[in-house]
Order: sequence, then C-alpha cells, then structure tokens
Amino acid sequence: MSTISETSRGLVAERLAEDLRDDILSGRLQPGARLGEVALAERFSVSRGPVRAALNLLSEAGIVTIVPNSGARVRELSRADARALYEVRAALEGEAAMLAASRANGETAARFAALLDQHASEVAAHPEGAYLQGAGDRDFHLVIARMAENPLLLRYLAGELYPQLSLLRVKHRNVTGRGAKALHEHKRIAEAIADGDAEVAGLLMRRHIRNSWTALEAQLSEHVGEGE
Amino acid sequence: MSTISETSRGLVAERLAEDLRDDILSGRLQPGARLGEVALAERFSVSRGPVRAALNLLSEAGIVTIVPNSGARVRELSRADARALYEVRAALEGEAAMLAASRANGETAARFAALLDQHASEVAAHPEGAYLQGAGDRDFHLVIARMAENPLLLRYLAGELYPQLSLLRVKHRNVTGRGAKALHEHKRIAEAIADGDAEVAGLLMRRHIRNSWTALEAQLSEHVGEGE
DNA sequence: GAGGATGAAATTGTCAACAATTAGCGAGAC
DNA sequence: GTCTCGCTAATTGTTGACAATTTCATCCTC
Repeated sequence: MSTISETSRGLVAERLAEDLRDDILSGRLQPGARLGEVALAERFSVSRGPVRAALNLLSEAGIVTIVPNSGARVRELSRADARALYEVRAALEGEAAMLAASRANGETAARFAALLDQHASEVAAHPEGAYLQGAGDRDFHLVIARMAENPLLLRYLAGELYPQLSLLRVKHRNVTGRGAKALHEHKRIAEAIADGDAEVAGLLMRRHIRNSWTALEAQLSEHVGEGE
Repeated sequence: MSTISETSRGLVAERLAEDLRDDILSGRLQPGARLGEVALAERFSVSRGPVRAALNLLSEAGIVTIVPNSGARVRELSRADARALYEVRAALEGEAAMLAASRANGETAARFAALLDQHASEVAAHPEGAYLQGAGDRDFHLVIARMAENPLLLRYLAGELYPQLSLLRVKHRNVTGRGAKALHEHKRIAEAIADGDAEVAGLLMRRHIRNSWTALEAQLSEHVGEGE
C-alpha cells in the first residue's frame, strides 16, 4: 500500500508532507492518530530523516502536533483552538480584502462576477449547503488572498489557516447550510473590492468571517461533550 | 569559541536555535551570511541532525531562508518584505487590541499606567528616540498580544513577526526618533483598551502600526539603492 | 484490592558515513 | 577574447546504527 506520489521532482520530505497532508485532510488519518516515525518510514520506504522533516513541515502548517520525546499526532483542535483560528482569520482576511480593494482594476468586477455565477449554480445544485465546505467558498477567499499581493499574508492563509479549517471539517462534516447567505455576503464583499472601497470590504469580510464562526460554534454546541 | 548556552534542559536543536537567533538578532550574523551545516555542527560540537532541525525552526520564524540543495542563509528582508510584514502586523495587532479590550478588567488601567510611566522615563532619558527600538515598545505590544488570550495570535506576533522586525533593525539601526509620538499613541491605545472599547482600540492600533511603517519607509528611502 | 515502584519494550533524539546535487573553476574551441 | 563544456571540490540530502527518554505492564507493598 504505497501511497507515495509518482512525482519524482523535489525533495523526498516534501513529497511525504504532501501525501500525509492529503491523508489527514481527507480524513484517512483522523485527529489524534499517532504518526510513528518508523511506521511512516517503512510505509514510504524511506529513512526516518525525511519523515522527521515532513512532520516538521506539517507541524508548521498546524495540522500535526509534535511533543518532544513523545512523538507526532494528527492535531486535535479544541473549541478554543477553533475560536482562536477564526479570530486570526477575521483579522487576516479583513486585511486581505482591504488590500485587494486597493489593488482592484477594471477587470476585477467581471472576474468576481464570473466566479460568483459559478458558485451560485453550485449552491443551486446542492441547496442543503455544500457550498461552504466545497471548493467554492475556498476559491473565493483564495482569490482575495492572492489579490492582496502579500506573500506573508498568503502563506498564513493558504498555508496554515486553511488547512486547519479543513481539519476542523474532518471531524464535524457538513457545515450548516449557510450556502445561500454566504454567497450573498460574498457578492457584497466582491462589490466593495471592485469599487476599490477598502474600508467597506474589510468591514464586510470581518463580519462575514464572524458570521461563519457563529454558525460553526452553534453546530459545535450541538454534540456537546464530544471531544474537548 | 563555544557560544552554546549553559542551560542543559530541552532538546539540543532548541538550544542551537536559541543561540543562533541571538547571534542573528544581535547582528553578529548579518543578513545574507551563509549558515553552513558542517560549520555550525562543529562550532556547537554536535551532529548535523540537530543543526538541520534548528535551521528549520529559524526558518519558521522567518529569520533564516533555506533553499533546497543550496543551504541556509540569514534572511535579507527586501522593502517589499518589510511592507508585507507591516501590513500583516497591522491586521494582527489591531485584532489583538480589540481582543484585549474585550478582556479588560478593573486592574487593566493601572497596569498600563505603570508600564507607560516607566516608558515615559525611558523616552526622557533618551530623547533621540531609543524608545522605539528598545524593550519599551516591544513590551507594550507584547502585553497587548498576551492580553488577547489567543495562542495562535501570540505565536504569530511574538514568534514570527517580532523577530523579523528585529531583523529589519539590524540593518537599519536606530529607527527615527518617533519615541515621544509613539508613546502618546500608546497611551491612547491603552485608554481605549482599559475602557473596553474594542472598536477604537483596534482602529488606533492599526493606525499606530501604519504610522510606524510610514516612518520606517521614509528612513529606508534615505539610503536608496543600498540593498534591494 | 488499590497505589506506587520497578523493569522491559518501544519510540524518539543523536550521531557519523554514504550518495546526490550544486557551484565554481579551468581548459578548450570558436 | 569570449563562450561553452566538463571536471573537481564542497555542500546538502539520505541512510542506518547507537543512545536516551518515555511509556506501559508487572510486581510488590500497604
């Protein structure tokens, strides 16, 4: 059962990290699962050196916790972790929206319109709210993060916060059906960005993230007691 | 010349990272300096394994750049990097100020008053503006970051952004004498936090960081052409 | 029977040697 | 004289073995 990628370019450690990330975010490796170095090493037919490097990479992304002299495990996010995540996300995505607005040009409005039209059809096809967890929502936020033209901001969002959000949804699958509402909020944010209105774009984005957190928190409260 | 710490607790890699961080942030190792693994290994009398781990740690903190198959160097921050840094910092510290305000209690005002009184005397002792680069400014922002009670936010600020800011000041020593003005802004921010006024605290903090960036950018423009 | 101390197995941390890639240098051809 | 090709030296990437720490099970004591 060799799950190793066929791509041979790049460092071995990076391929391992890629494969492990897929396993974790797809739910094959559940939160709390032990990631023994020797087990991973013989599974991928490499030495423990690259395995350690890969685990460090995933630890940076926040989806693996390493405790010294004890080992690595798939990270389990507590509710406090989730709250902290959404607080930081609100700040960073708000900034991204502001920067995107300041960098908007003539084509921005059309590009957002095309993206959101596609998302609208996805929401129509899955009215029960698949939008929020699917590629649609992530796409929208990623486009804005890239528009900000800030490498550090993009790394934090795409490289750390988004993987952790995906990890959250491994446990609590099918986030509540906020699809239609979220899409509406997306449209307003896109308008503000296309208008070059940084102030409003940032405000709406922060509020949008806060709404998303409120919905998630309500859902977390439903199965109370399960996993601190 | 063994610069290794006397503290024997903890992992070897973490001690190395600590010592190297000191060397970098104190200016003993200047930006762009090569960090060869064998050289570091024999300097600290350890193997290359912990050295690699330590370099990865410092790479996470953003003060070392690692290019595969080529090696590690002390990071050189371009002006674009500095801009990105301050944009992210404004967002995160603004959020920290808002959260701190929401967590303020009866003792908050007194604690800030004591802190800022001490800073005022430091500014008076060094009117040319040592405050901004000294422990004073960093203290103020650290206190707020801790008040936010958000581990992720604290890690980003204290663990990554602040070391990079220190690295910026290694090259361009003695940031402009904004000490008095910065102290005044700090007072207003502290007041808003003590009042529990999250909205104003966040606004003032974002503006404060933006002012700090404007001052730094002006100074960077003076010696133009030196170091892209 | 419950709690704590002891010991063995397993796992992580560290080390030194080997393999592969890269960068620099010099020789040769155009 | 300049450009290109190839070689050498140095450095990083990887490997497998050894050392130290932790954890779990077992046994003894109270």
